Amino acid sequence: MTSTDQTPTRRRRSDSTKAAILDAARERFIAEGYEGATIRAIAADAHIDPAMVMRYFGSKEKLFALAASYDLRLPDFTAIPRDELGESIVRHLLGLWESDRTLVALLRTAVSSEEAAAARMREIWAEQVLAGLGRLFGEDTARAEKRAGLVVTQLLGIVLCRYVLRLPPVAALEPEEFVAWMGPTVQRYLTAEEP
Amino acid sequence: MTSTDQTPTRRRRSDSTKAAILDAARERFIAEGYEGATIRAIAADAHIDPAMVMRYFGSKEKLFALAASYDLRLPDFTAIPRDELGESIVRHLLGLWESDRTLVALLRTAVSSEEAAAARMREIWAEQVLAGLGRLFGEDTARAEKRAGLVVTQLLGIVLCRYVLRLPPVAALEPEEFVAWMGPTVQRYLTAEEP
DNA sequence: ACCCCGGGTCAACGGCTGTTGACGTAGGAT
DNA sequence: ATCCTACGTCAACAGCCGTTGACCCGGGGT
Repeated sequence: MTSTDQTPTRRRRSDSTKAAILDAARERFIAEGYEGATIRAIAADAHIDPAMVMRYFGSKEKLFALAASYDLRLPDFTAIPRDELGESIVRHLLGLWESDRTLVALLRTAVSSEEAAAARMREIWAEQVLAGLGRLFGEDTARAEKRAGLVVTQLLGIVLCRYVLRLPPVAALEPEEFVAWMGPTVQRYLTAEEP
Repeated sequence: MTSTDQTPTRRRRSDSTKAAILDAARERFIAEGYEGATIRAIAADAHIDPAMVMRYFGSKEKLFALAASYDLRLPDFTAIPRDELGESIVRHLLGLWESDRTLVALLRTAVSSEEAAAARMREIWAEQVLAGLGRLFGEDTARAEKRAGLVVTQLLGIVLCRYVLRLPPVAALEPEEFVAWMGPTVQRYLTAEEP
């Protein structure tokens, strides 16, 4: 019971190092995916020894789990006029992705068949997207699932083509162009009758 | 000038081995991506020595280039009624992807930041999709590029969610459901006026 | 003053990778 | 029957990787 233990969230000297490692890890995972990003490279970026990464995070997988935690911060859809849902969602997410590329890291890793990352990806879209959209459809969860699935194909298609593959015509679009084009698509997937 | 040289395409004894290697390579690349698929594993699948892979294909990259060569076999769009373009394209590609997962291998590799594969991916969509759609827009290549880009976000989004991430609601859809839902989307991206 | 402990470094391990060159060996042409 | 060529194997290389344990140092508690 020393004085340093008075508060369990006492700032430690190592906190800044930990943060530096996490920052470097995010960048590397984004740029090179899970397998491509090496602990040695991450440690070099953070100007410390690779062994420190292991000391603080235990393993590469645990480091990734912390670096790739992700919150879509979806708004409350029930507060949005029903006929503006599509535009709102596209605008919100595009704004998020333009400044925060964590989702790109997650996608890269999920696609290179790291099963843990693929499962995490499914979690995000199940828990956050489905949970967010669920309210819109009341009891009809089957319908909510299908509609959420349709929406996700368009949204992840954007992430893939714009941020990962960097297809020139897609990378050149202005954010508001996505809103104008994909907003109606998302709107239709959410609110149209079954075809 | 022996009798075996009478024809330059003479079948060699090694042809079946080469084919076995290519088959195994395709499967491994599809299942595990470029970096995840090892030459040793591919060779084991083909029941031969890893050195044979090098002898016949020179390097892992060249093997991948051959295994991942891909032809979308797009139909002639000018022969399709203009208001059925979206449905035709979606139906055609979905039929292709349901039976041939080569594109999935390519996507996996492109996403795990193997620059050669990403470039090949851009080539496919530039040369095949753009070339196919180009005729529809006459001289207006800028417009053709943008429209092709929009279409690709939806189509690759399907590939990603259904075959790579295997999001349950998307994997559960029937092919004709994609046609019914995404057909109009593609149709709009191709033929709608600028928003 | 001493001691102790957390932050940090260093070298090494075992395992995996793509790639190589030397070494057999079977099978068709002569 | 012989010879040559193409098919195939084997062992090893050099270079990465994640991970580990021994070691060093400096600053705060007693």
